[in-house]
Amino acid sequence: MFEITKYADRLLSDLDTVNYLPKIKKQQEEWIGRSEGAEVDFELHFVKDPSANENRGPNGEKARITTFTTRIDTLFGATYLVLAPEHLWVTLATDDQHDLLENKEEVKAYVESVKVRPEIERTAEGKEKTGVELKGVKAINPATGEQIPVFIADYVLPQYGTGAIFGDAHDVRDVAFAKKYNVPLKEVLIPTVYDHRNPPQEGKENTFRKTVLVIVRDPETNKYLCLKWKKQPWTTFITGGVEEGEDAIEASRREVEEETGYSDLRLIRPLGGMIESQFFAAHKNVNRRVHSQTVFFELVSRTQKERTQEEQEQYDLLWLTEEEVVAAKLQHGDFETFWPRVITGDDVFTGEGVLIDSGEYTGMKSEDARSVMTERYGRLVVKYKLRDWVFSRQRYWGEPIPLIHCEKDGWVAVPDAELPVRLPEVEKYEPTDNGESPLSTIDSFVNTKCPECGGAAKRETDTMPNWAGSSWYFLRYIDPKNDQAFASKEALKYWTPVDLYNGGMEHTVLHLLYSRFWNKFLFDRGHVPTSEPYARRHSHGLIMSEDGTKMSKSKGNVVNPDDIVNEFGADTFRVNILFIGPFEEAAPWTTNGVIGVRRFLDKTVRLVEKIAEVEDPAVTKMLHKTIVKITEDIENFRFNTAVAQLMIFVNTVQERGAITKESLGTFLKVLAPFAPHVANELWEKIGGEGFAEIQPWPVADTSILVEDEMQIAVQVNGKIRATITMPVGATDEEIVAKARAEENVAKYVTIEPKKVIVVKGKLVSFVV
RNA sequence: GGGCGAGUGGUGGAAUUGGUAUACACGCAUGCCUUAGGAGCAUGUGCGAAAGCAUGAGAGUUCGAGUCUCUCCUCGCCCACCA
Repeated sequence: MFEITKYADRLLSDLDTVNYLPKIKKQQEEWIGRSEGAEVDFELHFVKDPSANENRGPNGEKARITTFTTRIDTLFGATYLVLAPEHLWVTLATDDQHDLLENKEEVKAYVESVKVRPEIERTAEGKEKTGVELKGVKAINPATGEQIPVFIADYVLPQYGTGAIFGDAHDVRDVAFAKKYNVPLKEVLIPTVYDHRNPPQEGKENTFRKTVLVIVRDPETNKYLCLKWKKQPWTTFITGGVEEGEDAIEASRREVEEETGYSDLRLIRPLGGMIESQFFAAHKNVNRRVHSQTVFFELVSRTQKERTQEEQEQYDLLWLTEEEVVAAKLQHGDFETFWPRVITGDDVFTGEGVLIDSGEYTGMKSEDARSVMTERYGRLVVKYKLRDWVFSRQRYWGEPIPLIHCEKDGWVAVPDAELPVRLPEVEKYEPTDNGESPLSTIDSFVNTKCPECGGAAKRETDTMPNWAGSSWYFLRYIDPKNDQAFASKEALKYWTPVDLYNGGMEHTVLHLLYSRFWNKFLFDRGHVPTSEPYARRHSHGLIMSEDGTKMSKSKGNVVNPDDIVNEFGADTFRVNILFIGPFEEAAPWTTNGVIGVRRFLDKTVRLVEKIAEVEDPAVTKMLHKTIVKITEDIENFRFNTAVAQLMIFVNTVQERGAITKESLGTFLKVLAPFAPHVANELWEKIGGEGFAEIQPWPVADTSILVEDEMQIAVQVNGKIRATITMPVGATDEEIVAKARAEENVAKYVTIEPKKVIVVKGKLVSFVV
């Protein structure tokens, strides 16, 4: 096991010092998965065996379970505790020494059932949550002092946090579990809405009301009951205050009957918890803070009592469809919060809001509550998703781990002089049936002498994973023949860090992380000069199969490059891959373009027939333009447009009919990285020395590229009406005058324009 | 469920900071040269008769939007009961 978690902080913070693609950085960050949270202790209370309550720790503390949470602000709503089935406390409580549980056998059976299930199944999404209550023991909520039940459930993972959580009403998983096992839930957090259209005003009285907001749906028409106000320009749902001694459901029924006359309603359910809104109530001239409960009903019968005169004067009833409700922009500041609950039925609130029912913290914002409650009830801790690295493998294929086990001296490292430990020659290297390494059956390998005492000892037979070599092979490549060290200090200093590491996205998480860790370890021990192994990390897209799916041998939809190489040549294949699309994006393989690339290379080969003493200045100019473009494109991984530019150059030469030998040579140097065979073939033909690709990279003469004319687009009210050509030195006035003189422009600009915009060298825009 | 990315001609795709959308290539059409053509060369090719209209849909900002903002749709990749 490698303690990579000890490097978690550095692996995260050092990302600031390297140039990785943002998405690669993000993946590293997420894999390391730092989260700040709190550990909270829950004391246990033993019901079955009260004597256990007297067992105190060395400092007089009671038995307790430590939970991890990032939302300590919901602590007052912790109505149960859940431990991972593998939690140490559970293991102890179910062993033969203890008799604390009323349902020990049931618990043991559940723990067993979880063990035999593969992890893939356990973590599958949408899986029904399972668990068992630990009967005979209660936990004490440190905030409320209440006794709460304790469960074990497989949705709590043993390796994350402390392997124990408290369950509350503000986590979808907890709510799903609590509903299934009939654990009561308690809302302690509500969303808060600040009405920006009618914000609370300075100096007005602040008032508080509990209200209901009632949504009534007619199941036959799927329409919702709304009120269209007569004296105000708005439409609302039915709302009203909750009176003394009334609950939200009763208040809702009363309001609906009063305001609309409907009374035959079927309750669907209250939608989520309350919502706090703050606004200025103009009609009462007070600031309002409202806790509103949304309640959802279905209309059973359309029988309607007559509404009072007063009600009829205030508003008309209106039935609106879902689309119409959204379009009507109802006069509710919290519409965005409660309406999704109607539509999706998803009403567990997990966001940031205001605490309710939380003792002295009631009314506090959740963010603020977290820091003060952590101080009072818990300890601030940082957790990582990153786990330690299980490094040993039970197979033949891998570097042997150079350790020897001696009965007397324990684990002893193989002395440096005997390194490396080599794999023995074997006929069979398949895994054994008993799960042990295949090496364990080879006595000549296993049996050895203890380097300490010289007595009989056994070698470690596990081997290293493939990641071992891939984490640092590039360091050896620097100085492969060195027999004193894996590479000399000088060579390391010269070559590292690696300037650019390009690879597929499949290696951006594990391999990148492992090799960074490995390098940091070597750095700490003084073996490499830099803490980070790679200065820059880029990635390429995948070439997909023609049907757009990933190529795989098992699917048989692979394209064999050899076929293309045989038919069209290696250069064609190479250039085509670059030309197919942006380097970073996945693209389906297609042979459609191959012929085009082949034609381009054929034309390129024929360029030698066009060698002449003089060439058209257009060719010279295009050559230098090409050098600039290719140089930039390579720098930015835009190989597809680089290839396009190569084609443009060849087309230009063909069009103009002649090229000097010197220009062709220059072109071959920029062609060489893309089509090395063709480039070198021609390079030799024109008498070039050595290889084209090792010549100094050409430098463009930018003075040739300066234009003496400019093309200027002329817009009138944003529409292109003409293009004019002007000498580069032309003033704005000259350009505008020429533009206005254009027939097609004059047609639209008949009066003096309101505004004229001139963009240097690009366009003129008239606004009329 | 979360994260990231992408939607532009018949097709793959260009368009550096908001400034002439469709570069380059495939395909297609017509012609030339050919005994022949999966060769070569030339010309044309977003839609529309035209005014005009077009970058997944809809809104917004702007003199001007493929590019910026918001809402939504579709597809791809990665991660996923991480408290």
